[in-house]
Amino acid sequence: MAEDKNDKLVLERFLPYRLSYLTNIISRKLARLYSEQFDITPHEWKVLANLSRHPNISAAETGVKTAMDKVAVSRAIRGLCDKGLVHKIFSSEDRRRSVLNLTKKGQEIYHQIEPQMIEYENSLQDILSQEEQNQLDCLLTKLTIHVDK
Amino acid sequence: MAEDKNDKLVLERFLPYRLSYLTNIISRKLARLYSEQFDITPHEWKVLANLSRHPNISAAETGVKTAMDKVAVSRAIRGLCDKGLVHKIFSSEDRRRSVLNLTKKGQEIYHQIEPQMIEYENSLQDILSQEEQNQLDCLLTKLTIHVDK
DNA sequence: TTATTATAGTTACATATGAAACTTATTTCA
DNA sequence: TGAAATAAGTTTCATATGTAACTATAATAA
Repeated sequence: MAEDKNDKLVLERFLPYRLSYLTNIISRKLARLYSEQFDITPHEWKVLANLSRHPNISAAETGVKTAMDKVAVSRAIRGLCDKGLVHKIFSSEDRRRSVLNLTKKGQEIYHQIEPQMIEYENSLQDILSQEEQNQLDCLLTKLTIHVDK
Repeated sequence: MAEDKNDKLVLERFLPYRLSYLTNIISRKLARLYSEQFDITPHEWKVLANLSRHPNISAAETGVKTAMDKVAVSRAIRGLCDKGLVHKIFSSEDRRRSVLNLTKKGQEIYHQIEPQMIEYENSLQDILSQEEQNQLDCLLTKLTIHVDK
C-alpha cells in the first residue's frame, strides 16, 4: 500500500493554509475591537502598542520592533498624529530621526484597548491546558526561529 | 510579589501577534514560489489548488472551500481564465451557477507548483519531532474550532 | 573641505482588497 | 401566474498596501 502522506496538497490539511486561516480570523476579531471603537487601523494599533512599551523611539526603530516596513510605519504614525494619539518631534542631534511618544489621549485610548486584547488572548489560551499552552509557546518559537533564517 | 502574567500587552509575547508574524513569513515565502515562476497571485493559487482537488464546482462553492469572499473568488477566476489556466462555463440547469475546471495548462502548472509547496511544508514539519507535529496538529485544530464559533 | 555614500522618512504610482451596489437568473408564495 | 425575495457573479468605489523614487540630513573619505 502506497504511503499516501505528504504527496498531495489538500488545502484543509496544509499547514501554511491552516495557520493562515486561524491567524486571519483572530486578527480580524481583534481589529474589530479597536477599529470600531476608535477608528484605528491594524498598523496604527501595532505602532501604538509598541510605543506604549517603548517610548521615545524613532520610526525606524518602531519598524524593527514591529516587523513593519518603513512606509507602513510612516503612514501609521501620520494617522496616529492626525488623530492626536502620537506626538512626533525630530531629534536635535540628528534631524532625520524622529522621536515618538503617545499623547495623553493616546495613552488613554491605549489603556482602554489593552485589556480587551489581553482578555481575548486569555480566552484563546483558556481553551488549552497549561501543558498545551507550553507546547504552543515552544512550537511557535521553534517554527519562528526556523523561518527567520 | 504581584502576578505579572497577562496583565500587560507585550507585542513579542502576544499570541495573535506571534501567530501573525510566523504566518506572514511563511505565506510570503510560498507566494514567491508561484508568483515568480508563473505570475500567479495568492488568491489565484488558492483557487487553483482547490479546483485541482474539487473539479466542476462553482465559484460560490470555491469560496466556501477556500474561505475566500465571493469578490476575491470572482477576481481570481477571471485572472486564471485570462491566463488560460481555468475553464469556466455556466450550468445549463442554473445559468447563474458557474462550473469551473482546470485547463490542461492549468493542470500542468499546478503539478509543477504542488511538489514545491509540499516540499516547503515538509521542511517546516522536519524541524519538529513526530510528537511535536502531532501536538501542532492538535493545537491548531482546537484553536480553529474555537475561533470558528 | 567637498564629493560620495548612506540613512531616515515621505511621496507617488501601481496593484490589491473589501463593502456595497448592481445585473441577471431562480425560487417562493400570495 | 407574477410580484417579492433570494442567489450567483460582477462591477464600482474607496482604501490599503508594496515597490521604487524622492527629499533632507548625516557620515565617510579622497
